[in-house]
Amino acid sequence: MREALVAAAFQLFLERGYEQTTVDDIVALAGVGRRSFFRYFPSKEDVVFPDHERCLADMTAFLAAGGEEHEPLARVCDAARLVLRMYTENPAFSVQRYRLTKQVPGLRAYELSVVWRYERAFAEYLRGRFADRPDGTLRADVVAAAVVAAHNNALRSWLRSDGEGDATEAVDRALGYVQSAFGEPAPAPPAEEPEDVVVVVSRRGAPLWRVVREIESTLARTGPSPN
Amino acid sequence: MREALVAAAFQLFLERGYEQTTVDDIVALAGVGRRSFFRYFPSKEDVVFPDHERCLADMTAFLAAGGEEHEPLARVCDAARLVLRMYTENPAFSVQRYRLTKQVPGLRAYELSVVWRYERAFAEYLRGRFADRPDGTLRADVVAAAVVAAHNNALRSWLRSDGEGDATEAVDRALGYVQSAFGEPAPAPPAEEPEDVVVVVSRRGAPLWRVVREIESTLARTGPSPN
DNA sequence: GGCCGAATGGCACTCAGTACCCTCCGATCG
DNA sequence: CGATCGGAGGGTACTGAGTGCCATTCGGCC
Repeated sequence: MREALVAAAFQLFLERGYEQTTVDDIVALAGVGRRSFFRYFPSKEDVVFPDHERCLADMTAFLAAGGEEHEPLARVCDAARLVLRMYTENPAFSVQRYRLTKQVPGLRAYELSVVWRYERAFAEYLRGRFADRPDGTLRADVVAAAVVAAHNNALRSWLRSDGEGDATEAVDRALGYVQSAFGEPAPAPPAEEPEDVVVVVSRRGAPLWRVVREIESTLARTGPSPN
Repeated sequence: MREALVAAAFQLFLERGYEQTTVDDIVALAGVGRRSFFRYFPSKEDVVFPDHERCLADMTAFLAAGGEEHEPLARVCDAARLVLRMYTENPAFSVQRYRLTKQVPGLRAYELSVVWRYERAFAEYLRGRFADRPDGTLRADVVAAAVVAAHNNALRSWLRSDGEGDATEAVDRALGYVQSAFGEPAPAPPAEEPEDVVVVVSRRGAPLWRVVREIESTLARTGPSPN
């Protein structure tokens, strides 16, 4: 029944457009009563995102299940990959929906509220894990936003290409950037054999970013970057 | 007229709640025709955010006006401070609105779409400035999201405290965190007199974050952190 | 005084969403 | 075997947001 309604809705949305399709049109095509539509979908927008509620529940469960042994940032990145999988499981549907939401302002607004709930789930989890750090809630909010932005950047680029190419790889790249910007990279690098020693000299009082840049260029001169 | 409508709307929203107030109630109290309401505000939600349209225009103008001489990240942070000023110019109004949006889901969704437009403006600007960097659009999107998240974190904490305390200082702290995470800090630190030299030794091949942590602890031992 | 254009008010309409009640159907129990 | 009960679906009427259209009014202008 849910699926019948979703199928009817998308058929009409694609041939007439979202706003030109009324709920009455959908239920007429699906051959069910108008009241039933609102039993399955609280609003007309919901029929466009039929799987996000379940995905959000899965994601919060995933985060709640993870113990202290996981790096917080890596755990959140894995949770984001869960969302990506929902999209890649059904590329054709995802691409259609993307085209729809891109051009209907009302759907874009609705999608924002969905994405916001994912971001809040990330932030809540990170707030818990960062409770002992200074500015824990700030870090949590910023990191959550960065992860969501990176994920969406890669996802949207994949959707724009009609589902061609490797979405997973693109998202990994994007999340890798976030991990390189914030703290420790995900799979705690298995302490490789130290091969060499590099000495970095910096003036005390210089800003940290300059020190880091110096290190990076020194490493680049003397050997492959460990990053 | 706009102000009369806003005043009437907020009076009713505060005494009955947002959803219990109809547009007819508002126009009756303001003594104007129902049709006029929708001439000034495209939707009922818009009356809650009467100044964002102007602020958004100011902000895009501010970003468009900035030349190459500004650090991109610092410029975006300054743009965010522009938004903050809109809130702090009218603390009582901002706090009332915050309480309203916090408990009305429809208003929260609308606020998200407003915030999203700010974030898009940031991202578009940064995409232009990062056009030559590798992964420029990714960096732009992630940095824009981080700036917005940091700004909102500080702003919301100020709003929760009923407008007590220094919002500017809190936002500066939050934006400072973002600037420390991404590239060069804003006001290029005026090359202070080097007083001392510190030598850091690290094994080559160790992950960069470990090197940085080593530097931080070394600096903490030998003198005040430059960060 | 007549004229014009912009701002406003009024009316009627569409459509999303809700409250309430009805029917149908299968299962369970006396 | 028949009565009952509960849940899924259907129907009707209502509220309220948002829109299109037209009448009115008011200010300046010729």
